[in-house]
Amino acid sequence: MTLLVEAITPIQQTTLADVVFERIRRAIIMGNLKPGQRLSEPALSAQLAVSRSPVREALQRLQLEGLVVGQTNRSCMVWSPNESDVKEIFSLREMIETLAVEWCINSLTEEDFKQLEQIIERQRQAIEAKDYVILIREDKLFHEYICIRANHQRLLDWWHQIIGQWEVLIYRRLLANPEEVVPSVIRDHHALMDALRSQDINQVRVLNRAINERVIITTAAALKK
Amino acid sequence: MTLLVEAITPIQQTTLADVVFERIRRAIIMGNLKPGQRLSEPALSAQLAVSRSPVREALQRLQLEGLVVGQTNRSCMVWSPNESDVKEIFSLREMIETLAVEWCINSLTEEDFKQLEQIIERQRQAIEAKDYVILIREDKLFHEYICIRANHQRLLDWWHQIIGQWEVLIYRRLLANPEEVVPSVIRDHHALMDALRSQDINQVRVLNRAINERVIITTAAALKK
DNA sequence: AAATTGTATACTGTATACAGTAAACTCCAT
DNA sequence: ATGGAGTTTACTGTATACAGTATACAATTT
Repeated sequence: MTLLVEAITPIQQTTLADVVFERIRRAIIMGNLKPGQRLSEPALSAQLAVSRSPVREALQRLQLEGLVVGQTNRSCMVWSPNESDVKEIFSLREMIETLAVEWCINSLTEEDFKQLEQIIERQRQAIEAKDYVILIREDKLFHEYICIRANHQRLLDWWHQIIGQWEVLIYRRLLANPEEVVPSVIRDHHALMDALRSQDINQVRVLNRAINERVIITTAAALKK
Repeated sequence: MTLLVEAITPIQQTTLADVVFERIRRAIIMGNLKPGQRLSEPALSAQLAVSRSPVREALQRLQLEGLVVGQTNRSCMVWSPNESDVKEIFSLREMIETLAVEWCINSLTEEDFKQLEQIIERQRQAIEAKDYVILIREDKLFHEYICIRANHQRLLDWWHQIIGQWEVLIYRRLLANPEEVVPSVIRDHHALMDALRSQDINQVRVLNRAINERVIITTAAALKK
């Protein structure tokens, strides 16, 4: 007999390496660890009160995600983004999310649209409250929702792989220039919703491209500050 | 005074972890390690005569590349591809390579075309000699060339990240059904060359899509054997 | 004073030890 | 035989030790 099958999912054990990874990751994204800052394994393990093994593993993963750069026999350092990083990251994001829409556009239900509308509503509230942390979290959730609905594991993995660097950039952009950046957020998401509702993949493509070009310019400007 | 500057390039240090990674990777791609096979760290380190540390690091990287799957507190195993893996992998490859063409199509020179033609010629020779290892190597080089010329570091990184799984699948497909698969190789690449020469990005898109759909079908069929 | 070498320090790459966990196996009861 | 509890084995996750390498700084030379 099967009991509670719907509700029960496998327990995912978290290792120390997972925890260390998350801690350092958040510190980088939120700017507590500055670009270019040295990250030595002994120092970090002392600070986090664990051994070097999980720290080392975490740093390796962070390198894969691009938030940390390192060379053989040299300390790692926190990623410092430049203009060409900006172009690369946003172009990949555009590519990924466009494919995600292709994969899910014919299977989105009214329930999905309701969920997405709710996210936009929470964004509106965050803007009113000037709570940019929540604003970015909800922005991320909006796009993640579509990538999840695409039902394409590797696409979602890649999305997650790039989103760390995306967050770093988007925070910088928002903090550098809030009054210029904020107004477009709701408008862009509504436009995207309309295109999704009418199942117009080409319209999605055009929108994503346009939004992307705009964001690249303002983000590159933010980096120069 | 600068001496021998042209000839001297930085020594690129390879760690044991790098070597172990490559060894296991090739073994999986060439089929020496079978899908589903257990990969325990102690066994591998004994076999390769190194400690568990570099083996562990290599396995972690292989997991990122998808050639190895693993769960917390359990041995890793060699990836066994299924039909939905095939769809995902080839769809991502199509996406990546289409973007690569977008990024380089306006900057390809006659020298580039010459290089690409030479690769196709070597493919032709490999087919004549029925040397499928070389055939696949050259196929890989053709597409890698375009991704390199795109001058987009992250795009190239992702291409490399997926190419291991691609190789596994493409080998299986070729070995399962050589006489059906081989003839299309040269034709497809020449068609792609023509589209590149005329800088027709839409034609590239259409071609990639068509090739991709065909390859997915034959690969999925090969897996069932 | 500037450049170069020698030395000390700190960090990484690798090996190994140990504890906790999951799988395999045995033995027993049914 | 067959299913289940207890035991054993093997493996992973983590800590730590050690050797080789890179960096920083002082000593030395020009």
